[in-house]
Amino acid sequence: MPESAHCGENADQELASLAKALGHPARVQIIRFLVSRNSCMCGDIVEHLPLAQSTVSQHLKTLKEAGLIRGVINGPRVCYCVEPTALERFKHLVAGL
Amino acid sequence: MPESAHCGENADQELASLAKALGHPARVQIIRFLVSRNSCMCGDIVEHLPLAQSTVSQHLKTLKEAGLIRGVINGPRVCYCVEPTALERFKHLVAGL
DNA sequence: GTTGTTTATCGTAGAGATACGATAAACGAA
DNA sequence: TTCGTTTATCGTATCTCTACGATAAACAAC
Repeated sequence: MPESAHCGENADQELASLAKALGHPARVQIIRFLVSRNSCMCGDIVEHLPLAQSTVSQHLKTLKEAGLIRGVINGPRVCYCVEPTALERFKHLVAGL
Repeated sequence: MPESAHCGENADQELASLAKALGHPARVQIIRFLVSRNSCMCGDIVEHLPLAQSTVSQHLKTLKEAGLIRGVINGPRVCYCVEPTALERFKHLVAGL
C-alpha cells in the first residue's frame, strides 16, 4: 500500500488545509453559526456577519472546498450545513498534535 | 465586566489566529517535530525540512508570534520548544467547535 | 413570458503570504 | 581580535487572500 507510506505527511497536509480554512475569524463564526443551527440559508449568514454578500459567499466557498461544509440547493436558496465527518476529522488531527 | 461581553468573538479571533499559524504544512511539521523531541535547535528543523534556512526561520517567527512556540537563546544557537499552554488552548478551542 | 429573490461569479484593488539568496548579528573558540 | 557557526533580517519576486460592487445565473411566483 504505497498510499499509507506517506500518511504522516498527508496528515500534515490535511491538517494544514483544514486549519487554513479556519484561519479567518469570519469562517470560524460561520462554522459556529452552522453548528448552532444545524443548518441554515446563506442569507442568514450574510445577515449575521458585517460583510458584503459576495464576501460571505467567497468564505462559504473556501469552507466548502476544504470539505468543512456542504451546500444543498433548495429552490433559489442554498441550505448550508457543516460536514460532521470533516469537522470531527479536524478535531481528531488537532487532538493528535 | 465589559471584557467578557465579547468573549465569544474574542475566542473566534483567537481560534482563527492559531489555526492560521498552523495553516501551512511546514509549520505543522515543525510543531510535530518539536513535540516529538520536546525541544531542539533551529538547525535540526532546517535539516528536517526541504526549505531554505531563511524560510524556516520565517515559519518559526510565525509560530512564535502566534504564541505556539518559544525560542531560548543558547550561545549562538536558539533552542525552540512548544508552548504547551498555547497548544492545549488551541486543542480546547477546536474541540469546542 | 416577466418580476423579484437568492446566491454565485467576475473584475479589481490592496494587503499579506511564501520562497529564496544575500547579508547582518550574536556568540564560542582559537 | 579573528574565524567559524548559527540564526535573524533584508530585499525582492511571485503568488494568494480579502474585500467590495457589479453582474450573471437559478428559481418561485405571478
